[in-house]
Amino acid sequence: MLDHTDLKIIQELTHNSRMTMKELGDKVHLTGQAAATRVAKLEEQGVVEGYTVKVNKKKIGYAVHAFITVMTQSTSHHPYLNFVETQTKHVENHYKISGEGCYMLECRFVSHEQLDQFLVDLNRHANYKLSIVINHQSK
Amino acid sequence: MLDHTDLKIIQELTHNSRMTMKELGDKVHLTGQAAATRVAKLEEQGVVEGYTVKVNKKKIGYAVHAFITVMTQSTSHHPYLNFVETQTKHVENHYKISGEGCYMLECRFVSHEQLDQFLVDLNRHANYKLSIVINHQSK
DNA sequence: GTTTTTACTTGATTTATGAAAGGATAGAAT
DNA sequence: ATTCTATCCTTTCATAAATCAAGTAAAAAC
Repeated sequence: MLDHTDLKIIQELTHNSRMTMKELGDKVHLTGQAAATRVAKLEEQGVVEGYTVKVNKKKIGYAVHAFITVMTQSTSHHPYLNFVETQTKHVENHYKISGEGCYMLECRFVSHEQLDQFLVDLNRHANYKLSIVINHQSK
Repeated sequence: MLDHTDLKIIQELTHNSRMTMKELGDKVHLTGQAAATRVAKLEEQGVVEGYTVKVNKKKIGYAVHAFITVMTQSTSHHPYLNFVETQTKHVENHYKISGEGCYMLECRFVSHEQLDQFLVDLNRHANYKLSIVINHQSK
């Protein structure tokens, strides 16, 4: 289904999704047209879900990066889930997890004050453990 | 420094970083050239750090997604940090955190067996708590 | 062994990009 | 008020890339 060339294409686009199909073709030893056809196929298959940009969040004012492990005490998760729905401004990722806690939130905030307010609001629906990111490296 | 148009540009590129500068210009009411100039400036400023692709990891064989909170018992973190360096294949993100634990790893594995082996290796340097992702939604 | 499918290339046309030049606007100095 | 300057934008045009339509070749199906 996916051959070596497809994986190479994914790898190249991961490093720079704005490269031209001609450039991509050169990297994987295909013409630009052939590369474009492969990419279109990867999109159809749902392997490639979209293209995005890596933004330096600090530089756009979001200095605080936090992971919040959520322990819902009530039998129904709905109040909590509804709350999360209202917080799209801060919630970057929402994971349902096994292990300690039921959910984990990856969030961004302008300030600790904003984080504090979020935690106050969150605590009306669930208990939590907070981990603030001091430093980060991605591969 | 960053005006409303810049933020709109970042938003648009976040949703689709492969759109042409002409399209982007249309979205933010500029010519393609003006949009391209702004994007170039955002790159120079380090606000835009790069362009990447959203890949469905399951479809390329990485079925297991886990967060691992790491508690290093030894006074020196170096053995652990050196270990992490060797695991770039699995470690997608490495966070230094405050809160419970010293570090948090976001990892991908083909199988639970592979995860198990990773944990065995990790445990030679540090203790950990495991959270496996059951479901995920990003904004 | 022929047909069909798949993956690629080539060539022509449309479209986007990048560079250079010019125009509008706002703020500061005179 | 006027001029200077800087910034940001648009327009124009040459170049490069993307797209579309055939056409080819090799592998797979029958």
